[in-house]
Amino acid sequence: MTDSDLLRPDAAADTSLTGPAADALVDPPADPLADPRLDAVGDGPRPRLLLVDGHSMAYRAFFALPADNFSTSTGQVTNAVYGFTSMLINVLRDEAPTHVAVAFDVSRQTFRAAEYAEYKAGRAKTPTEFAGQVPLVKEVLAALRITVVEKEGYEADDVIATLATQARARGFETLVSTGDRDALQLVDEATTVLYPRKGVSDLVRMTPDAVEEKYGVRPARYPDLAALVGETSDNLPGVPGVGPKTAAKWLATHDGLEGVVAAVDTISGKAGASLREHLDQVLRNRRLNRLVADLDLPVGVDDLALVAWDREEVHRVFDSLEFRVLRDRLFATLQAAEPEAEGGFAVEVARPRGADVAAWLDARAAGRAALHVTGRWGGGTGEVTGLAVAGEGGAAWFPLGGDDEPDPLDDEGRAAVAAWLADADRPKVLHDAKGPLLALAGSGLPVAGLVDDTALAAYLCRPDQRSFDLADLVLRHLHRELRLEEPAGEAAAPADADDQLALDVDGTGAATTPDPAPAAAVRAAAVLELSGVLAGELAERGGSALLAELELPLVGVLARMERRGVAADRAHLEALEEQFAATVSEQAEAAYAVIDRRVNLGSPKQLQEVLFEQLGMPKTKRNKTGYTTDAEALADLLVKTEDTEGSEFLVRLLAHRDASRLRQTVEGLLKTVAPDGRIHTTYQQTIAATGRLSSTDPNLQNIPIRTEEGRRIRQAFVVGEGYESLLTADYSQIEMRIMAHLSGDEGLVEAFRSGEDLHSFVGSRVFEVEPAEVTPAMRSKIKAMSYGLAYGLSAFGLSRQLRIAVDEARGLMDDYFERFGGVRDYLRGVVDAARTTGYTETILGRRRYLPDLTSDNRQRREMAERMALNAPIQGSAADVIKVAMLGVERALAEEGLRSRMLLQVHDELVLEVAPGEREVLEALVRREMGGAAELSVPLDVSVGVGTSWHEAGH
DNA sequence: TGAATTCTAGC
DNA sequence: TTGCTAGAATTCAT
Repeated sequence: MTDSDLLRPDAAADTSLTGPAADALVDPPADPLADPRLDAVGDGPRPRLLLVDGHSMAYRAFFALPADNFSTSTGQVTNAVYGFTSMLINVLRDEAPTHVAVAFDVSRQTFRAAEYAEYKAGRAKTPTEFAGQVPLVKEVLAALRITVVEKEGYEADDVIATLATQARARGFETLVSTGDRDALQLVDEATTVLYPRKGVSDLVRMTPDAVEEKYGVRPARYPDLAALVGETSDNLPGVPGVGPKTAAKWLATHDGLEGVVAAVDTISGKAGASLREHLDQVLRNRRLNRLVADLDLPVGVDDLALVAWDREEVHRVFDSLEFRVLRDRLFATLQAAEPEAEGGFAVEVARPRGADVAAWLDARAAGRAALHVTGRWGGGTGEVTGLAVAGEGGAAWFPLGGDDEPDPLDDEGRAAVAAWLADADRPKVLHDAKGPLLALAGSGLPVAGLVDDTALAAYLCRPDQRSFDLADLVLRHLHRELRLEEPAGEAAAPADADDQLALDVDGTGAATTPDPAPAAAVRAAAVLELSGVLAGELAERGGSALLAELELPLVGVLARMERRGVAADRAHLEALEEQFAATVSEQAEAAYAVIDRRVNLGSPKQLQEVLFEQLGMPKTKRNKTGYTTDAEALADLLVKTEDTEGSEFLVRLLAHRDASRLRQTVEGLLKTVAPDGRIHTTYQQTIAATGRLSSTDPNLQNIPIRTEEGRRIRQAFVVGEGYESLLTADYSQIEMRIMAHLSGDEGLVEAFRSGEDLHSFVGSRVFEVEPAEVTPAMRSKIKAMSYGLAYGLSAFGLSRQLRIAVDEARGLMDDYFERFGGVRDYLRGVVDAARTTGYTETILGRRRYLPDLTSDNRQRREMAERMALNAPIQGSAADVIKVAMLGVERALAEEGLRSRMLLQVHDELVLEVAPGEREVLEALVRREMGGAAELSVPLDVSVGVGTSWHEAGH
């Protein structure tokens, strides 16, 4: 039997098509024999095509999800739509396809039924509740602008086979999501079937190897196997007495079904006789299960590229289906993959001078106005070169640079700008305001009336995003590009990309462009528009108050802290650098002496060579490039190599590491001491997904404290001139207190109310002894566990950290949870709730979206679960100290104190105490920090004072 | 030159 | 196989 013997129907029936490709000019289907090297798409990342069998997947969902739980208030059953949509979102997220199509069966009148009247006959009639949902699935797809392809007389699988074949020739990687096993014949190196294991959320990747492992044949042979064995769901009976094992064996022995047929008379036994008896049936099965891969479709794979979906339509459809959680998940997971700019900004830039400046600002920027500042900033200061203002009435550019400005703003104009900037009743919007505010202040132009910051708004909407670059946000939320749109009438200029380069859209100003005004004005206009859109999105996410009352006021507080900086003892730092450097070379020489050669002790690669080859030490834990040489592993090795040459090397190596780390830190600090003798860090307000701040240039949130040597670095942070001392105030065990509050666990709450040492109290409960009898070993176990719980620590992790057996660690956890069941219930509940809503929330309603909670990938899912455990705790602690910072800053001003806040280190504030204010300041700080939140446990604050950060520590 | 990797400091 | 960061050094691809 050859291919030509197999029945092939006429491909002339109607086709139908919806979605963006319906409008596309359609090329004839690509010739599957064309040379893929000539035809493949570009040099870019390899395109990925996702093909979904809509009917099959929705049908699976229909039976997987209980209809009772999925119906709208109007009684429409939605379980199939829900399951299908959920599956689609997950696959779009996890596989990130560039092209997508969903194929549907049109009816049962297929060429297969024409050949074999009983085809799929055994099936129960399609339930009406399911049939009614197919149009809804198509509505969802239309809103997402995903192409739907159908072909009269054929099944979805034939459409998929045709598109997959084209895609293969075009160099695509293809994923086929279907519950129909016939599709397995399409699997090859470039084509993977995602086959539902159970329901529709658990998809198995059927690669060539996976198919072979499961069925014993390569994918191309799968239909041969199915023809022999039969396919119940299609009502295609196989050879009685022949199962997959026998069939696979035959196919292997005779090189496929053709060979089996040719050798049919030689096959012995009962099964052989059965085969001979049912040979016609097998051949018919084989004709029917062959997918048609050369249908004439109105779309080619290139027409299936993902496009930006119709936001309003998505909202309308999801609203009508009452899919709140799914919609959130959709936006949370796929916003990043939602591009397609439709244009730029048509901005005309006014350049008023003299009295016209005030007039322009009054007329055009009386209401909400956006600012884009050009200039330099950082290290707590800066200076501006220019300012673009965009109001409802248009945009203007004010050059504010110094002498090199060709057409500077006159004094009268500058005064008008200054007055407008300082007027709190003129509402202003900036993107990432802190730096620009410092620059304006540095140029003598203080700003009041900041009512929105688009970077902060976007951060609160989706705190997990890596960057809040204005151009990205404009693309994502406004579907526009950050460029000047030439007015339609002046279309004389060709739309040449090079022309746009001259506009300096990066907004840094002078260097690349003679006129910074248009780019700055475009940015200001974009910020103004973005502000409105993000306000809506943030309100939907319940974050408006968080922005207005916490993050936005904090911008000014942080700017002032950065401007103040903290005084540094340069001489002390220099002395430390010298000492640490001496230790570094000393230890390095000693290490070289042991191994009799010089290596780079800072190179993990060379260290591995020394440790595991030259010195023959036992292998440590693996990492990507070999075996780890981290401090923990080296400490292990030290124990194992006691009193050998190797142990001497290890000791030297560890000492060298410590010293060079300290030297590095000191060097970094020295480089950042400003001319005023102070170190001005920069706080990042939109980096940490939990809501914490971070600190850069330099990072003052990781200054050593744990070791004696390290603490000497803290002696270099000193009280500045005109002040009496430094005061540090920190929350003790704030995360555990928040856990007590959030969980409401009676035991833990009591622990904090009792005033007893937390870990001893908890330890006495867990080990069932008096608090006084809790040994240091017991206490440290409890401490590790308590903190680990808030991070999602496993019994395995606990055992590793405490160097105890896994069973012992598990027992410890069981005992803990038995005594503190509220904690366990809370931790479970928080993950469940996050899975339902799609996000976690802090005590102030700060959300973190965790779409991976429903990922099919176990590693990603479990990671998301640990994030869900930790985010409310770490994030609430961040909320609390931010409230405290606002309170402290406000109270200092209200009470007219000269003392000032300098640093924040997550649960600690460092202040500079003005002469005579120590006591009143301490009271103020305790009051503001202690009262920053009303929890069911007290917020304990400990305070220390000294002339250096080290001395003030406690 | 830049990305990826490893290691370590803090909370 | 415990969360959130910043940053330096090395290595390797470009």
